[in-house]
Amino acid sequence: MAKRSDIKNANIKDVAKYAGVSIATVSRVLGGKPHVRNELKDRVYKAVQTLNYNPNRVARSLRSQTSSVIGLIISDIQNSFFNPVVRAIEDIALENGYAVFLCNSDEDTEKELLYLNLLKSEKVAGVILTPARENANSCSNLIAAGIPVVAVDRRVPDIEVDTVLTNNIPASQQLVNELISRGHKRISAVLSDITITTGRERFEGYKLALAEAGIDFRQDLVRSGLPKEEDGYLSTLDLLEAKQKPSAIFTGNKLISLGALRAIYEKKLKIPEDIAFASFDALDWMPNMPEIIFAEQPTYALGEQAAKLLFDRIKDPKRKPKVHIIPSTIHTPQIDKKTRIAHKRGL
Amino acid sequence: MAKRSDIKNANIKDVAKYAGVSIATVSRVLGGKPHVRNELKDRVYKAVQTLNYNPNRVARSLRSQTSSVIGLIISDIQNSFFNPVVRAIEDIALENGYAVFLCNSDEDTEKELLYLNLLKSEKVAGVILTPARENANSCSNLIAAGIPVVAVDRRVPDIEVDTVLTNNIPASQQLVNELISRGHKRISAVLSDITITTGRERFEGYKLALAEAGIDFRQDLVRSGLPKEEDGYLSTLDLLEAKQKPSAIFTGNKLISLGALRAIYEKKLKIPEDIAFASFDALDWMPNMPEIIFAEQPTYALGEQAAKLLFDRIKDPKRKPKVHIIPSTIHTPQIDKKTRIAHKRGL
DNA sequence: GTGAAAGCGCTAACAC
DNA sequence: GTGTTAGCGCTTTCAC
Repeated sequence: MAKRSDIKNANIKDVAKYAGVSIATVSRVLGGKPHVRNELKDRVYKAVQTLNYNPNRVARSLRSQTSSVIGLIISDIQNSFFNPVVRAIEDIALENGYAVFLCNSDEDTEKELLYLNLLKSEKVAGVILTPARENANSCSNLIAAGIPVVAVDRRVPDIEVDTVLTNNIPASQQLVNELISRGHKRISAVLSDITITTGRERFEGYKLALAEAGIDFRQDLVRSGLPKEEDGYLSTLDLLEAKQKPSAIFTGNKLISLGALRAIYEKKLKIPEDIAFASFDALDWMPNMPEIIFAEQPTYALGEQAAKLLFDRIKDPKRKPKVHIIPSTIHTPQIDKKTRIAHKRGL
Repeated sequence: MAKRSDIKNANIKDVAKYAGVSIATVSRVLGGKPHVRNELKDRVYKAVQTLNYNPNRVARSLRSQTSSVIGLIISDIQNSFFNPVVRAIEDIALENGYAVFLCNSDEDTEKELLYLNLLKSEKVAGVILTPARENANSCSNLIAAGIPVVAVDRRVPDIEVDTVLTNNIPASQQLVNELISRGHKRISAVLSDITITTGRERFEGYKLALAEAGIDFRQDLVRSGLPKEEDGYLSTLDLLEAKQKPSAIFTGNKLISLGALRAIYEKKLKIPEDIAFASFDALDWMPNMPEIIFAEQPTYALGEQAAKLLFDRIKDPKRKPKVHIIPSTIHTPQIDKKTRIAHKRGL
């Protein structure tokens, strides 16, 4: 009797037959619905066990029109900054019995759109994403279809959606202030494109800090590109080869920071003696690491909060969207006095 | 007419009605099946477009009993070593029109089993995983159910499955040989537990190198634990605080290497002057990085090959399982002669 | 408290 | 070539 079930997976019908009940009862028991006699419950559980029954979540989704899957679109899955974000979302999803579709938009709005449509086709219960570009509101389609969306790390333009961010503007401002307080005036910024919301906001923080310190903003000290290692490298190289080199560099993203460091190192410049360095995002620890100023984002908390907002919204779709800001921590290594004075004199 | 469809998503029935054909025709057109008049095709495409139709992949899966989703179980999603692996799998999956469930087993066999059952419930077309432990063959259940499985980075015990690995034993051997050729004899190994196949194989490579060089193997020079930063740190600290310190350390995994470096640094030891260091896995570049010997794994290729094997098997389930070995590259920085001679004398 | 039966949206076998 | 229809495995009325 159980032979066939051992090979081809048992379905609810097999379980019902084995337990001597109707499929409705099996469904009720497994769905945790009340009003089932304990005796029948036991028989169902036993049947489930002996037949090694695995409910078909696809069928359940189709019938109940509510899947237990969420989509996650990350703008660059190779950027380890996102690892704890993904991890957190995974954790919360599992707690709630949800599986996660992982999608990598690769900072490409077209790929983002492709994935959004795929997720819609898969009838996911919700989507968390780090929007690739601010000028492309690709998720309004989902929202119109009633699929909850949460933005994390970056904002979605025009429409109100649940959003989890760090305090990009103040944290950037504080980073640049740290450079200014060390006597720097020629401070470069290497950022991601301002069509990416983190790029735009961190640029704003940079400009605010300069303005408050009475330092003129100079466009020729600024470079922007994609938040990738190569772009950070090339931009920084370009800055360091200019006639008037900056005395300090502010970088707006983990990968950009890595690229910038590579350029600085190639030019045989020492941090902080030859050039000061402030990075938005912490870098993975390494021995002999130059002492750089950096903003450490609450990466796990960002993902955790995003997932919580999503599940809140799945439970209550009418809730008004919230924007959560979780502040970053600024780390400022000590700089010995000589270096600081030398800089003040030199500039 | 299209009003309702704009709000509640259009389904195949709506499209058929709008195009004035039967749902079978719509299905045929969208499924790329032959034998449909061009005129009807055009009408269907037009209806799809105006109704903003998104085929329901859940329904398709249920009906056709073949989903376009694969599962990916990673043993530690926070370990950036896996980032290119995941990226590659994502890329190949997308090329094939598949979505990817991302699961994080967290080196925990129970969580791995939970996810395997979840993936089975989701009726995925196949699973790629980095098995948590060699002593727990948790995926035989899936294979028995006819779901193709591919192992990547680590082996699955007992059963034959498609597997993609790097050349763990020879590469480890070569790393340790490099240490030996620099005059080291007291070489420690900090590895992941031997119940993890990479830990076991890299341990074997270590022992082979010692044996060939006629150096006695000593258990007290070996530490093992989970492939996590903290375990690498504690194990190394323990080694460095022993009465007889090692003159060189061989580490068996990216996170372990990071932890080991932290311990070495805390003890104010310099690489390679005070202690030599050979790491299985490359570390992310950083300025002033100590010059360490390391094996760089072909991470993207590992994922790519795993995905290709999986899709091959989905197409041809009868194919005999293959084991692909993709070799790692050994990087050996130059060591200046003085240091080398000093070591030879000192030991 | 339990069972019978409808139907989620789609594919595919079968008629014509 | 095209339409009609059964049914994938489940949840959920609706009877009893």
